[in-house]
Amino acid sequence: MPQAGGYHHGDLRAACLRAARELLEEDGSAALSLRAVARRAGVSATAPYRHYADRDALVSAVAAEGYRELAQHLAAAHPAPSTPDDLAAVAVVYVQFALEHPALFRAMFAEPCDPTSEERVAATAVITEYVQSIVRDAFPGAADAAALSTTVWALVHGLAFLHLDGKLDTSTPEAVAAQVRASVYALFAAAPGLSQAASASAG
Amino acid sequence: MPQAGGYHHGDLRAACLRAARELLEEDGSAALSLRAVARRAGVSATAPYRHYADRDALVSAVAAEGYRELAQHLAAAHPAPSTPDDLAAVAVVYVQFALEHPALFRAMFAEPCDPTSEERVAATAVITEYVQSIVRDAFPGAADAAALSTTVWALVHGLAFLHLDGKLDTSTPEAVAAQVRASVYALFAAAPGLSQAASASAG
DNA sequence: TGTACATCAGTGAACGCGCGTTCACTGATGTAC
DNA sequence: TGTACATCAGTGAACGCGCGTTCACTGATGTAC
Repeated sequence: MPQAGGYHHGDLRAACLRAARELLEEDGSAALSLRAVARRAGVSATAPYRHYADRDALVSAVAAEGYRELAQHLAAAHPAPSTPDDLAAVAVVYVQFALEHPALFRAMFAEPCDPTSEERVAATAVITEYVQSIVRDAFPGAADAAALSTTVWALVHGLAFLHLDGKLDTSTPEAVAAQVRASVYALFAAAPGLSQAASASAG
Repeated sequence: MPQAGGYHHGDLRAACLRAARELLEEDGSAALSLRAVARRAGVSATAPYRHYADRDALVSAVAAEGYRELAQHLAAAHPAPSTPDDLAAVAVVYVQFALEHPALFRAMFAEPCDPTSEERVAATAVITEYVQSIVRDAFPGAADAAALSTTVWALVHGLAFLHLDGKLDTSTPEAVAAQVRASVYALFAAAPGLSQAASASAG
């Protein structure tokens, strides 16, 4: 039984993940390569194959970690948002996460990747459910909560990607946050039973 | 002076663009390579360098063509949308375009690419202005038309990418269209002066 | 009209690169007696 | 406790690949006289 720290290297599996994250953080437009990860982890090019079946498996693991981290950030912003301000704050965190970890965010979403990876699917489900729970709490009168959840997610996700891809003003974090808040309020004002709250809060 | 048809090959510049488009259409997850484009165009690996400075220049040209095509599709759906139904129809076309040309759409947006390419910038501006003109016509009472334009674009763009990346139900075109319409109506209902129209049209 | 010349689109060999993946191996760790 | 053995994480050489890009070239096209 390996003690904490593992056999030779000391948990190379985790070290690969860490190395991959470092590479993604350092070069926002990097395509993750197994060899680069091994190099960064200080290990031979083939060592990672002891822990990941192939390149895709590594990328999926990194993406799954990204989903978990994003979920933590969102939950930290507000565990159970129920007002326009709460929701806007969570949305701002979502977009900020994308801008602070562009390569990771792309790996999570844009990477054309094996969609059958259980780890990926499970991690995505966490995000989906979190968004749905927000919408259920914040829009209790919504006719179709599922469709509205998707609307909220798409709006915030679209803002994230348009900022990420340089189509919108990202000169200052404040400018980004202001646009995100304005967008969320525009949507929120339409929700049955909450338009008054939205108006009062936004005005 | 070259007559129409060019010198040897017959407008290799255009042939490269066509070849690139074909490759993108055939393999939705393809990374465009100069050599593959040359191969497809039936020409030596280095011939494209007579017409494109480097790989980035080709990709930018393809992306720009994609923007122009997208703009045409949107305009064809409705030259001057002014009702919720009009706007929803345009949004559906946007998302459909992404799903029908996934690799092209990624090249247009997700590709980490030289943002100083004049052709790209100009082509993006066309989209931006089209969206803004829609919003000005459809939300005449909006306090901040620019921010609202961004909201609309982000919502539709987010729907496109979430569908593209397999996070939403894309089993049938109807399912996709229904979600897009529902999202647009949710946003539209909040617009000053148009909520009645939206309710009447959606109900 | 015919010939000599200039242009320049496309060729093909070659470069060096990093990649994913295989394979037989080695050597440290853990285990059975 | 000590020794023989099994396990298996990590090694290093090697494979074949496609890539972007360079370079000197060739040969078809267009032009000047």
